[in-house]
Amino acid sequence: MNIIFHIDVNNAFLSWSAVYLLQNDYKEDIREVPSVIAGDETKRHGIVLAKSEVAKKYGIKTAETLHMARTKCKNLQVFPPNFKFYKEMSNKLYEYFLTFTPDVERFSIDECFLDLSNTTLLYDDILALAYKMKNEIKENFGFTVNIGIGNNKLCAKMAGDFSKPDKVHTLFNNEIKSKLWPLPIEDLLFIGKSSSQELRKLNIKTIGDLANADPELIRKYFKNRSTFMIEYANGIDNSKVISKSGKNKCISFSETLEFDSNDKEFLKRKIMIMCEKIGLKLRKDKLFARTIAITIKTNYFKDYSHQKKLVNETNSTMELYKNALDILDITIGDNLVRNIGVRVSDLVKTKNSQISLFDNTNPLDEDKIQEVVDDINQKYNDLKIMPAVFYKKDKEK
DNA sequence: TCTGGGGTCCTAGGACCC
DNA sequence: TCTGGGGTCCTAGGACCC
Repeated sequence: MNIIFHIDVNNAFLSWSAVYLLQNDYKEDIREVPSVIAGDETKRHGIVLAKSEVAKKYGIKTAETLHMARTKCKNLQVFPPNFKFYKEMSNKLYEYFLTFTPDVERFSIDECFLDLSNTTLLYDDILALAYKMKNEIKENFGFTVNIGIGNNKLCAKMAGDFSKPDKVHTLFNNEIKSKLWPLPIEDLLFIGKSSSQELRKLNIKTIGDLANADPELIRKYFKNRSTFMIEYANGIDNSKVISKSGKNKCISFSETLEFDSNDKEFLKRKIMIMCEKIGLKLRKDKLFARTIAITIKTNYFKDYSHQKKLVNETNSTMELYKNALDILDITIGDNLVRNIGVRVSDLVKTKNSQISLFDNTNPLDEDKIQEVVDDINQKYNDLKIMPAVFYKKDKEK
């Protein structure tokens, strides 16, 4: 029987910022007051990224606008995110988990799955271990976590959400009927807004209703998705804890602009910077991309994207940029752009290097240049040198 | 000054081949 | 005066997660 832990940080960004502020002599613990972590409203990034338990009591929700949150709580305290510190905390936690088992899967910046099946612990020991970890994290790192324990990843994750913060819960196979089935259908993993609306129309209101529904009926409405939905409702999940990190299927950067724009030159510069960021990341991870896409969100909040298969896989900023430009016009159309992004996918580890007879630039030379540029940019932690290189290439076209 | 950013997975439809 | 069908690859868009 497998034993899986799901561990996630309570109100992660807010807790971590609280730790950071306390470490830097800030007078109060922002976890104890109505507070949120949110982006900069003047840059149109003003949404709630995390909230304190106190703020939660005012009905403030993650991902709602800061404006809305303020209407719910007049004396709300707002703090900017500190992603560098979050990453540090996330890494520390990950290292700590590795001292218990090599089978740790990072599910997000603040969540991991641990496979403890091979530790052959008895039930009492499992619980004791969970409490030990929870308390050690609180003592050593200064923030709390929830630990969910189950016989598979799904059950561990569902258990972790039962009640928060600073709790250990179990959802073993023999507890599914009593603990999982009474929950509302929208609590089930991967059942979001639109699926739950559909299910409620079919009079399926709880996870138990779904588990006991006629599979044919569900199949009629949800096609292939019905298989996993019914399995999940029954607490069935055969996926493995995958310890390998850096197996990303895509890399993307996007940005909500300070103002809506359809200025091609302005948007090209944005694309240029994102191609460089993606290129850097690809080169750092020793990966090459076979597909590139541009995504936009219009002033009406409508999403559009266009993608292009590359002739040769690449991690060269120049190549990415050239190909991105090919699909820029068709993606933008006549729209006013609110948010623009670049994404690469179809990532591979090796390059099928082909030197075209008709291309007078030698890819080996370009690689050399790229290496030097990367070194300089990394040294100064900036992309300063990049635009000049592009600017020149642009003029030559 | 209402609505972020980074991901994964699925689906329907079109192009193209035999 | 008829135009099937299986298969593969690719794309845009949507749902969902934290």
